[in-house]
Amino acid sequence: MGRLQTFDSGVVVQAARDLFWDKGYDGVSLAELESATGVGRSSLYHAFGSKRGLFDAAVSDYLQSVIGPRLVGLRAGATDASALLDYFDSLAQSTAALADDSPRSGCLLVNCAAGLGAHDDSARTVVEGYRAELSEALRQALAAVSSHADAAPVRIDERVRTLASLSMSAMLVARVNRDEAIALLNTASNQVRAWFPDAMG
Amino acid sequence: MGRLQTFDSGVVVQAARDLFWDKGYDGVSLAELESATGVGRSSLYHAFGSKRGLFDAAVSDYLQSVIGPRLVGLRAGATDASALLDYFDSLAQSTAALADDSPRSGCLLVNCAAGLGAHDDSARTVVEGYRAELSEALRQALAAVSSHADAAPVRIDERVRTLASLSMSAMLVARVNRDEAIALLNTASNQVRAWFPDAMG
DNA sequence: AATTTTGTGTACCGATTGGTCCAATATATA
DNA sequence: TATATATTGGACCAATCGGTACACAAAATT
Repeated sequence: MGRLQTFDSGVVVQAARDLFWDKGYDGVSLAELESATGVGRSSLYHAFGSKRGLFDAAVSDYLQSVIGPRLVGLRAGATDASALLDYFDSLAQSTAALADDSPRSGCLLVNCAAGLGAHDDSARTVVEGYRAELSEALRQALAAVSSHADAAPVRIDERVRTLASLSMSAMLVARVNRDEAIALLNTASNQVRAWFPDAMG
Repeated sequence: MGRLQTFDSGVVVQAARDLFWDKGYDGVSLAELESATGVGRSSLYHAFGSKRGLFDAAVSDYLQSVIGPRLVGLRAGATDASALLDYFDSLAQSTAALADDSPRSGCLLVNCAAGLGAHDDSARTVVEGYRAELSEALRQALAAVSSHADAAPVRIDERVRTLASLSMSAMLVARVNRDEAIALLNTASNQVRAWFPDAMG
């Protein structure tokens, strides 16, 4: 009963996501959202309630369709170091492939941490959740590789922090110096190779 | 000749710097700048030309009075690993000492990288300059300690990236999870200790 | 003391912000 | 086909944005 939506919510959220990714929450205006999505604000407010509601949907989509696929290889039965190498290599590859003016450089959540993170509790929770999730995935992969070697648990935590740190700072630096971002990701790969010299896939 | 300034430009710039540090460039309004500095916008515009002019002065002050003192210990004749340990320990200490709602959490330039960095060329230049400066200072300290040991130059670059990465990501994470930020900085210290087990000051 | 020069307070500007309202439109059900 | 329901476009809103104009206040110069 009633009129039907004339737009696909999924593609609208993706367009909004790329816009927020590029310019941050405050940097995107409703006028931009209207023109980028091709949907009037009346419909946007009807479907998402507020600018923030659309942003939350964008973040949710980001987690599911960008972050999720990247981490699945780390969590799923990683048996050797190749899972870790694949993670950093594919991240480096997609960073290298981005056009100079691509709106999708860096990481939406890393940008969010520096922006909303300080004062918006719900944004902080999301960002911290992402950090914890990334760390946990790296920890699982490291634990799987280290299990049949001798690595103390405390050593694994340090290694998790080192790799998570390289991953996050690469996303941060990507907006400022793409080559250095790639170098940071390669450093992570090299570190993994140094830890597991004979466990290559 | 003429009337004198009724305010100290230095303290005004510092107040503005802390505001930008806390909320980012776009997040700070002229009304806030007026009330935080106690100076009317007429005087602010007379002295700094524009909001951006005041921001640039704030960044310049940040580099000189916050970043500068931190890096001097790395550059000045570092002869053993204690220079590196002091850098990370003091950073961890001041991070730990911050009140939960302190406006000075994280790093103004890290926040800037995620915000203005993507589209503002001059901001990007400043942020990239800071990253290069931090890396160079770390490289000097590492080179000084490594000189009388055997470390290939390529290995030093990797170590620089690891430490710079931990430093930057700690500043990033500080806005979201202070304890984890401190843990990242401690990981850097532990890494330094692992590299130079018998070179402690 | 008169004048010149500089700094400051106030009122104001057009533009833009996120958000709302409502009439018009379109569809599913009866 | 009539009606109830849901979506849409566009006009509109108060609030705020960064910035400006100008009259007034204060100090240096003559």
